Amino acid sequence: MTTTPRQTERLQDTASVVHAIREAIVAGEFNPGQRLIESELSQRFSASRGTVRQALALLGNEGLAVSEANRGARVRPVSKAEAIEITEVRAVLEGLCARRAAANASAAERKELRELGATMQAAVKRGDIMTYSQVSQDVHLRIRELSGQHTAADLLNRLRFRSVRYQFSVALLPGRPVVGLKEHLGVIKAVAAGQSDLAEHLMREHLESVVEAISQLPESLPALHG
Amino acid sequence: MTTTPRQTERLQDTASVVHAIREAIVAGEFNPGQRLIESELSQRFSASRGTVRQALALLGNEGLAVSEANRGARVRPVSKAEAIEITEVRAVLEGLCARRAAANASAAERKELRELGATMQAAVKRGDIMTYSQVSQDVHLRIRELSGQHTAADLLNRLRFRSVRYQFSVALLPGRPVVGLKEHLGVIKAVAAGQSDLAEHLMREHLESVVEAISQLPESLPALHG
DNA sequence: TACAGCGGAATTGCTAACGATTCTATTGTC
DNA sequence: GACAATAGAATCGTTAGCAATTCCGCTGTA
Repeated sequence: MTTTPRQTERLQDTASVVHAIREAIVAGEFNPGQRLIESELSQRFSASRGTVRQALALLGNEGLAVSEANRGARVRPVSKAEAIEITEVRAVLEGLCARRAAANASAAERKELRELGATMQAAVKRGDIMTYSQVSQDVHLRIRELSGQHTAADLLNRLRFRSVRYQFSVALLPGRPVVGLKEHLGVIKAVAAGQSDLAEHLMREHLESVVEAISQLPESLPALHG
Repeated sequence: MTTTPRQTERLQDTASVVHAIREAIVAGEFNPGQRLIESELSQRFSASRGTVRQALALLGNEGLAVSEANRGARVRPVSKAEAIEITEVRAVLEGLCARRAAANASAAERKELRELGATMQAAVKRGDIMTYSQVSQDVHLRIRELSGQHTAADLLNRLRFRSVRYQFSVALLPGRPVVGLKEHLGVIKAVAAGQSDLAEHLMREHLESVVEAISQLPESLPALHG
């Protein structure tokens, strides 16, 4: 009711509809637990109900929506406990990626990582949390890419959407950027130095510290819209 | 052409069709790279093309099929390199599960695990590889369940289908059951003793030894059918 | 013989429509 | 006034059908 039902441009294929609905969920335009009615989405995205239906099934598979038989689909609410589980999984998977990245990265790529570190450090120094948050995401992404572990990278890309809201809240916690920055710089240093064991260890520790931060969050997050 | 196109009982809902196609792929009834033609599957499973279409999309999402635009779906071939990647991911995820299982399991559950270990041991002793293979799968599954880490357990359940063929080939390698048994017993002992760190470590080592075994397999596996 | 051009068959992507199920608000009964 | 029964609206699950794209074998030319 509070969301703006602006008419989006015509999206023909299923993939586009999946993308559009996912973006809307991640952006908080559809709140957790909110019903996703096929006919409404069909109108909003100017696609047929069949296409929307298929898109919802895919999003269900991805963990962003749930659907009960004959009762339609809803935005899947992610509890704090589940956000912690997701972050624990990220810890071991990103640990694996950090290990591989440390082993694989070229000289140019190591340099690039160090530069991302410097950018983050500068952002925190001047209190620019949004830039810090963005660049730290980039660091994680880049390490995944450098790992060459496509299977792990793919799983991580999917998990990301489920926990974005908690990620965001953590980044806003007072004092968190300073702690996070320190951890990130440690990871970068180890990866850039080719220290596989250390890189994995520090990446795991970093995400376990995020687990700690999440567990200090309130049980339910504030709605982004409405 | 060589596969038996027997008429299966009517499958109404999408989930059943997904299950049926998945089983057929895993059983090797559809070979890697083979085209999955919507109309054929529609006939075979007595479901509408729309339902089959949705099922194929879900299987694509799961990594068992690939589909190119306007060119339909095919059984996704899994290279040896990818099987290794999958097993590396399993190593860290199952390591996490073993850690949690060691921390969580009740007395009855610890006993149950030890009994599974004894069953495995007896099977290997009498050279019953099929039973050993089955029970060892059960051990992995049970540890996942005991972990309480639903997110990791879910990802592992999905990954399983992608690498079954390689898993199977590894189990048939000469001398492999003896090695695998030893590793499994070690994991069980650590989990049953509540030694989290050790349980995770041994589970990772176990699956890294599977990685080694896979890398000694020939590049392409023999077809199971036709 | 090798190969580009072409036309029909096969197959996919999408949409509209129908029947089945679930939800909701009203009515009737105790 | 509380609560079960019921009718109508809303929504879902499935199927059939049409347009667009790709595949495949044929023909003609160098």
